Amino acid sequence: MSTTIAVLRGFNRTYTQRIGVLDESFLGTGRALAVSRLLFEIGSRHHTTVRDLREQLGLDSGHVARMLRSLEGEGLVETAPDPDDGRRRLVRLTQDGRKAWRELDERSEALAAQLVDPLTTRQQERLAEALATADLLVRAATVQLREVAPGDPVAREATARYFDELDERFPAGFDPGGPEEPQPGTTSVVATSDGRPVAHGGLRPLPDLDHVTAEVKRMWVDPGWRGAGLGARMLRHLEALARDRGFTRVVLDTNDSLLEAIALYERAGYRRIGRYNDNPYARAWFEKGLGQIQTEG
Amino acid sequence: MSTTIAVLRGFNRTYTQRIGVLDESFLGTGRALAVSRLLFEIGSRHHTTVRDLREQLGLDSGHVARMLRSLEGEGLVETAPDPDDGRRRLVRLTQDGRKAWRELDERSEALAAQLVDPLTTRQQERLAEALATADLLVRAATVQLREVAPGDPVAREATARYFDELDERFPAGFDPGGPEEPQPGTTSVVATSDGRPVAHGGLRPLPDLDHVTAEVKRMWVDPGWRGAGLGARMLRHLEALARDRGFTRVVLDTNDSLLEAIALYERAGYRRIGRYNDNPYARAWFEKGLGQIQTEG
DNA sequence: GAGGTTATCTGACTAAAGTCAGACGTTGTG
DNA sequence: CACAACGTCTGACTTTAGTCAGATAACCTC
Repeated sequence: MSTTIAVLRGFNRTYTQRIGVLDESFLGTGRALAVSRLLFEIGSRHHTTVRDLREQLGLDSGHVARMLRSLEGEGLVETAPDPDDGRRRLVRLTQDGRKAWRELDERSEALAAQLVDPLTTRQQERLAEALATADLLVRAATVQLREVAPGDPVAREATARYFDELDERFPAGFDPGGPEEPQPGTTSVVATSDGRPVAHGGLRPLPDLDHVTAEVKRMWVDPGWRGAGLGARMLRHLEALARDRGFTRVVLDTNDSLLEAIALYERAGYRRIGRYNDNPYARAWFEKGLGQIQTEG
Repeated sequence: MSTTIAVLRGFNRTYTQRIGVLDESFLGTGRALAVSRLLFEIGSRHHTTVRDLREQLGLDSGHVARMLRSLEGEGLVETAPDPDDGRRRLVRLTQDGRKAWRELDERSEALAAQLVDPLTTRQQERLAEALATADLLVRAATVQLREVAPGDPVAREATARYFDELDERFPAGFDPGGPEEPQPGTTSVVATSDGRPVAHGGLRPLPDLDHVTAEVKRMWVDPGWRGAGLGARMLRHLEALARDRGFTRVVLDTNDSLLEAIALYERAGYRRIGRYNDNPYARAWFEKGLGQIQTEG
């Protein structure tokens, strides 16, 4: 849709002219803009390292170090070596820093309030709805899918959240059965945003079988990120991966209480088949041939 | 709605991290970011003056002058005195400048395309719709209403567009009857965006009457700006103005083919009354008492 | 046509942002 | 335990951005 691009660019213009000034809440505090931004970022996280900040804000390491010295000089932040890794330094706000952060937060809040003030309640609701939709879609569009080692901490976090959700949703609960033991040949694909997993999918050769069938495991999308096609994207990604590895067929199992998942599989061209494993939690089984070529960026 | 503010601020965060990079299309051209922005702005307008650019981009006059010298040095822009006012200088792109502008435009387009690429067509449509809504509401929220002298060029442009629209919409056309002659006591309120009128409303004492009734005239909202409450805002503004001047009642006339206008007046608390003037184009007459206090920012 | 205003420009700055090389200690690997 | 890789820091820059005080010419008003 080329019109989407035009609308996006048009909005970009409106945004920089009218909402971009929200950043001005960081001005006039006697600190440089970049320093204020850094302060705000530190306060917006529980605890963070210099590296995280550098990455998040896309700044040079020397630049960040200098700004941190400046904030330390003001008595707003303090740093300490990370006990887990002595190379890293943890950064956090002091009491005064928290106060300065709150001031920034309030300024920003006030500016935002002023911006929407001329609108009626009804219009504000429409605006909030539109922005929430745009927010979700833009975040989903810019998320990167990447393969990680089976024992990767991000993958662990994702599967832990997946199991928690199953436990909540299954009428009789869910027990993964013993601690995680990465199975050989398994691949984990995660989508991360700001370092935290927002979607996960696993792929492994279906054991004791024909070498042409792969199984999709542990498909999960963070509840806050649903409705933006992340599940479908993950599925396409896994299928492409399976195809690259010479598989010609994908199967998966699921539970009938996971309605969205079933709808997703059906939309993606999966067909119901009979039970192919002895997974006690499975109630539905699907397959899809990997004949035709599909694309996934 | 405090949630609107939260959503707006959340979106702001997503935006600066993910869409803000659209500006990076201005980087890596061997020119400073601000210079590229200026070049892009010049090329986005038909012809423009130094003053317009300064105002649009919110820059210091010395800064702009220097950047223009730099662009002239590259052979990308040329300036000439404005024949209408020798103090001003017109700025426009040269052949080479147009080429450089096109390059920037293409980079920006490509970045935007890349951003939305992971989304399905359906999701892109949802995104475009959400952004278009947000765009309209944000623009409407940040537009300023201001009183102008009756002969002001902006007011003239607005009424000219209003008359054109009436001429188009009335089955038998519309003839304003002779050239504009500003009537004594008339006030014009305009909403402008980037210097062009997007809404207009007039107010005058109702002639030969009681000195307590004001008449709203020439209510008009640019078609591209409808649906964001600008009409209602204008009406509230005019009512506040009338109240300030001691009027206790407002009347207005309209034509029954202007359905949105009639709906607007009814929503705003206007009641139909009998004909109070001999306007040949009027088919409906309304009044509203200015008893209770309402607010308009 | 005198006097104030407006638009643009130059010179002379300061502050902020960003870059790069290298030092130093910590950690993971073979 | 040697060695490469990593995370952070300092020093020594360069580039950009932005500011302010005039100078100059054109315009507007009375």
